[in-house]
Amino acid sequence: MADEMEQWLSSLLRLNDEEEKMTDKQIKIIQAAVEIFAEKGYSATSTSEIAQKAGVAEGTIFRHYKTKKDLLISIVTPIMSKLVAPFVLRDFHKVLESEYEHFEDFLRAVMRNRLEFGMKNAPIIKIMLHEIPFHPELQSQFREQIVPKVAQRLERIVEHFQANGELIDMPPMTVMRMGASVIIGYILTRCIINPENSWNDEEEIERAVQFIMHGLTPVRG
Amino acid sequence: MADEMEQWLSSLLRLNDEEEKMTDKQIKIIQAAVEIFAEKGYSATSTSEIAQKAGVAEGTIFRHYKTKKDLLISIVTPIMSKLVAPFVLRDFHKVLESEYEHFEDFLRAVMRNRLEFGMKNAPIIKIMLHEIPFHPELQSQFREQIVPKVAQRLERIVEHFQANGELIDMPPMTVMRMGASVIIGYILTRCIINPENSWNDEEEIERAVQFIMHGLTPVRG
Amino acid sequence: MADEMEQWLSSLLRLNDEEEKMTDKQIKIIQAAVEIFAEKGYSATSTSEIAQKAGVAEGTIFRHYKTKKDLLISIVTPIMSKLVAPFVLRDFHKVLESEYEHFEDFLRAVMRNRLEFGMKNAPIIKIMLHEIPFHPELQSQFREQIVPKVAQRLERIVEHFQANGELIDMPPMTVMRMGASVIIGYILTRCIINPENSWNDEEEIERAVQFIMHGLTPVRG
Amino acid sequence: MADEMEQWLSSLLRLNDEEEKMTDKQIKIIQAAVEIFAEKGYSATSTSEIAQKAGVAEGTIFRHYKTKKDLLISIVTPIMSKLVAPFVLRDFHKVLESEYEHFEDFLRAVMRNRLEFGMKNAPIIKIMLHEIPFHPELQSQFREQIVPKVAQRLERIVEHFQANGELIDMPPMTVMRMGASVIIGYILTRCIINPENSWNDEEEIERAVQFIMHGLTPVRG
DNA sequence: CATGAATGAGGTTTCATTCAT
DNA sequence: TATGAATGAAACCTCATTCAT
Repeated sequence: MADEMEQWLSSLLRLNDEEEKMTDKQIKIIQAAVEIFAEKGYSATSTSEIAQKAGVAEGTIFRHYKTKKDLLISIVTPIMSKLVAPFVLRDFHKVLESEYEHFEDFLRAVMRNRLEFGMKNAPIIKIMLHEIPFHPELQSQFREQIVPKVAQRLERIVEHFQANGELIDMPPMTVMRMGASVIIGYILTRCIINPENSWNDEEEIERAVQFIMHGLTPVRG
Repeated sequence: MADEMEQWLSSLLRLNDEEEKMTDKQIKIIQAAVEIFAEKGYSATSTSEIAQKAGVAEGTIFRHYKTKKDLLISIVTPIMSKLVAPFVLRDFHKVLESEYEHFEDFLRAVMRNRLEFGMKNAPIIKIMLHEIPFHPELQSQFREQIVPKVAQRLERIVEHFQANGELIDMPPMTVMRMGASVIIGYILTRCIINPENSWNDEEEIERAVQFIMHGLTPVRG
Repeated sequence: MADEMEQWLSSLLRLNDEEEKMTDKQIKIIQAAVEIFAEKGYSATSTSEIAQKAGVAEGTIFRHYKTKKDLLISIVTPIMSKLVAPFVLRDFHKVLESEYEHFEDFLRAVMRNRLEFGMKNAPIIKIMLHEIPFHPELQSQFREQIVPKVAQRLERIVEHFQANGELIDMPPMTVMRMGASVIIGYILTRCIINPENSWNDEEEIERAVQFIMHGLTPVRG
Repeated sequence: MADEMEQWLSSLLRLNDEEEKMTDKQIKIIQAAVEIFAEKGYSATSTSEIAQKAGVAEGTIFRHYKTKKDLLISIVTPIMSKLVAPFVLRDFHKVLESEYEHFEDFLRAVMRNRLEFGMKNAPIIKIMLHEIPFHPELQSQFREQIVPKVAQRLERIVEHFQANGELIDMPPMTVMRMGASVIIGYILTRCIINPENSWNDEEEIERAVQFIMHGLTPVRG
């Protein structure tokens, strides 16, 4: 179990598997940092605390990460990529056309997939959400590398289904924002704000999809 | 302008106007703290920085607020109350029945009102969102004082309009969550995430209301 | 009771009654200071604490005593005088000759008298003992004003009773030190170190006197 | 000389010699702290002053002692043990019976031994005397760990020599208190109150012993 | 590569003292 | 005279970072 976790973490933190392996201590450092950053916030976490929880000497942290902020960036940067990975596939366009006949199907697929991702990565996502606004490096990375790519892809999808007649005729940005609000609203509530609730995910996903499609007004015969 | 700001801030920070006035220096301290907390986060802000920006001696801060955390709480607590004030009016039920014939009207009113509130209080709301997860005092206040009151009120409204036949038959909690996602999603994007955009608020509100009512599917004749 | 205390305190703190009266607030300040200095030590006591306990504003303390150390000196100086007052009476010599036929009588009188004094002034004496070593002003006052006067008087008494044949032939300084050790040892134990014990003072005084006279060896027929 | 001092200090501060060595800096910190605490009192001493005199960074103090009070306790605790060590030997009873035929011999041995100890440790003893009353941790340690052990031992000795007929029949506690007053009175005067005097220790010890045995009354043929 | 003692800048907080009211 | 808000120096302590081992 712990092994699996380590493998997964280490895979998460490298963008492609060609890159150099993390040492055992590095993994422990990252695990400890993620846990404490998520609990207390980056600024309120001391490197000595991380070292202690990781079971390494304080100096060891700085052998692997030049500064404390470096450590943060090493944690947040990969999650940003993974967060939007499904929308950045090179052959995304084809996938879409072949795989999702209806917008509903696409919505369902996205919600399921990103919910699973959210549940696996809740602490790191929490860190990301809290720290992006306070660190220009992260902000610019987010605004310049992540947002445009995703926006572009989603815009095409929306336009595709608008041309289709399946989606309402409205600025794609607005359509995206409203759809995203519902999806993100659920995932954050589910994974970060209220994870201790007992959730029936399939049901909630279905309702969200129906809501996005038809709103809150009862469907008339 | 500055005067107006001071008046408004001082009114915001007292729950009822009978309470004693804040001194001039106190207001400056709060203003400075709000600004820097919003910019860098509570933990990354030093009291000396606040003192400098407020134009007071560092000791003066601690004459008015026993600790730095006290200062944070003095800022965040009142905003939580004001944030949900419209839902906690004693005669809310009547207001609802008499004022909003349709759910749409209610949505529009809420969005306009809370958007205005968000634009006035963006920095404090940003602070609140960032710090609630890290401060048990704030968390418990939020979960115990704020959430239940609002949830109760909204639940009644939803049930009212469900009985009415205007709203879909679905667990009120879920209905609320989805509606709230759209509204909050817009307000946060508008006021905090992307305030520098040029927004056509009336148009966006109208679209959001329509989305909440009918979803993204084109309305059929 | 409180009134009596005030009167007594105010009388203690003036060397002669011709001097100006203390105001009501001054008395409260001194009372509070004595209490807290005795409990926590001079350095560890803050003027704000004193002000609070005295029920006056912080500024008021500094209206009456230029500095915190001034306040300490105003408390300790008079007690030093009073502590040795019995040995500094102008007509002490006569008193001695007429009043105490035997050294024993003198010992008993001194012990009773200074014990009573110690019980009345325990907190101030404690302050004096703790602070004299750390404040040159107090030290010099003690070494120059107090010690020589008392030493001189006691020396004469010892010499008087040595001439008498009642006291052993030994350097008067040494005789004094040993006698004083026993008396002071009892009074400090009784009043400051272990006041909560139940003590039978008359008995202990008698034993101490007998010890000073005859030591610990059983008296032989 | 300095080396010897260091060795001795480091031996004093460990209760048993198996425990880990103090670092060079730690010793310097303790030495500096002892010196300044003795001169100005604990509360009036700043950690920066200690650091400066010790020739280390202020932070270094806090790497070795979590708080300033920790540093005090690390200084005072061992001296309390050493102070009473001679009375807490496991085979003390035998030692007594075999070594000291008469009470006088015991007195002389104790006075010599503890005087030597007092001269070596004057500053630390001064600190101990001043700080015990103000620090509950020290107080309880003293009252619970130190006092009872010594009292018990001394009581037995007194009873032993009372049974012997060498000592007067009086409550052992009182006998002890009076004897101790004389011994402690001398040692404190000699080592702390008036060390700059030129003292003839052997003579004074002899006189004190004679005083304790026979009091101040001339011995009659 | 790993360690952890050492650093010194900077953090929050306290405090004696001043001064306008 | 009495007040208490304001001060700023200095208190204790933490921290990210370095470097000799």
